[in-house]
Amino acid sequence: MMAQQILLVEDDREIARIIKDTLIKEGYAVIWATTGIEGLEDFFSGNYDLILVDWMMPEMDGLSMIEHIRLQSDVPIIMISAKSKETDKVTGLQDADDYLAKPFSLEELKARVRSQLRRWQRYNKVFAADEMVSYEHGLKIDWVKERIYIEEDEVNLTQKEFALLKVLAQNPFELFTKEALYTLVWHQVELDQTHTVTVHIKALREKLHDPVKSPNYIQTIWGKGYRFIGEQV
Amino acid sequence: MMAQQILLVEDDREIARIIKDTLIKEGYAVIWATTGIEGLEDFFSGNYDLILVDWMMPEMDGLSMIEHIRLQSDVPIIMISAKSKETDKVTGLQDADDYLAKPFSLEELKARVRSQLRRWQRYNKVFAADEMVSYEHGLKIDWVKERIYIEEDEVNLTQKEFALLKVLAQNPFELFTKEALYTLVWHQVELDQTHTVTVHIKALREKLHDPVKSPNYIQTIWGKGYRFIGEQV
DNA sequence: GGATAAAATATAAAGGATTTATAAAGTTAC
DNA sequence: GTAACTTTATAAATCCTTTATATTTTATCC
Repeated sequence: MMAQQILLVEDDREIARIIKDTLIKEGYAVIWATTGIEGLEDFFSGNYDLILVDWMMPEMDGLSMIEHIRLQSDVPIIMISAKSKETDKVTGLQDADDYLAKPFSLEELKARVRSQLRRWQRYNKVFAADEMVSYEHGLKIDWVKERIYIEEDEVNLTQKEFALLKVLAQNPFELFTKEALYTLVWHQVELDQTHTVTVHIKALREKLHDPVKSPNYIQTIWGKGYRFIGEQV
Repeated sequence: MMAQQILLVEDDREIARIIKDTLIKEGYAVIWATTGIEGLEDFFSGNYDLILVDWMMPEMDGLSMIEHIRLQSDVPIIMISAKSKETDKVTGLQDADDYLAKPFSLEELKARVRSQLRRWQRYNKVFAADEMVSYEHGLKIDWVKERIYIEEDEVNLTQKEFALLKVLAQNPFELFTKEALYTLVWHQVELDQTHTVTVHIKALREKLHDPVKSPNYIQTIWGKGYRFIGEQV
């Protein structure tokens, strides 16, 4: 397995050395830049899994650097700063994913790096492999194989039905208007295709044995849209 | 993976189509409103992660629309405008989170949308981490999922009921006249719609099992209005 | 302070408008 | 030709508003 690459942007030589040593011992590949400008150049010419950046630096501070990166990448960024006020934390977290106030322990550093890398991996994977999700009242969904079961019996969904269920079930409890569902499932700009959605919802409910009145899975929010309310087991 | 919903408020059909098309291809659900009024209605009856709004529009311009929204939500708002003067930008950024001067490239549009959505996710992670608010006497409100519980049992509120409760409960102990409630919930200025408010208050009280005489949640201030008096647990 | 009138709110019920569910007939694509 | 999808038409459900009436509170007068 390729070592994960970390870009460290820190002007203080001493601190940089400590961080670098720590992370290398953890098995990461660490590249060190001393200014924001240099960090940007390194970032765009390399392939990094995580960025550690100091807030206060000469030339270009960490915040501006992050803004630039964020226009083009969602790579995890951890901001390091001597500022520890709550308001600073909020500002820092605008574009960064995590915030580390100086002084910090090396254990905390390692933990946060690990956590962000894990999140990044999860984010990059479309679905977790062999992920079978079970819900109350007998529904099971295998997202990888795209198979649906009700009480152990497989139900065959059509393309649209599956796509609908996917949007809904992967965003549980989130309300979707019919228009939103249409653009998400059909990927088209059409007005007033809401009837199509309604009809597919009905078909889906039927196949899931989901009663309209007291639903286990797809709930109608009157005047607004639909949402998935299945609780995972 | 997370399906994100964007509300586009733009009166120009052509521009709207291009923007909508671009964002749908990026995988967002895009709902198009042609006026500020329509946009407001859509916003308050839907569940949006971002709003793109044109400054200049008939009926209600983008600025006024934003002001209304900001009374009740921190959703990211990007203002689109033909005005490119620095002072306009400052005005536009008063309540909006970002400003896009026409003409803009679609790449820039996508980048700014991405950036704002990321900020929003982060914000929600930090501030809305524990989303369930509990009050004395058994009321629990999940503002994110928009679910209400009384003693563990979910109660289904209608749109107006929920909107009313939201205004009241998110401003505890603040007195609202019926007229104020009407404009906040109905987004219209009508005279003498106070009866409508009264009736909805009654329905809400019933669903919350809140006695009129010795209320736990909604108190009548005779001759003045209503206020929410629930104490958080 | 108590009775009474006036004002405001609470309650109940009906009507209408809107939205969704359902059924069935077309249309498209393989 | 069949299955999936879309469109259309109709039925059913839900919510909002309005209206009417009852009740409660406040104000006023004696």
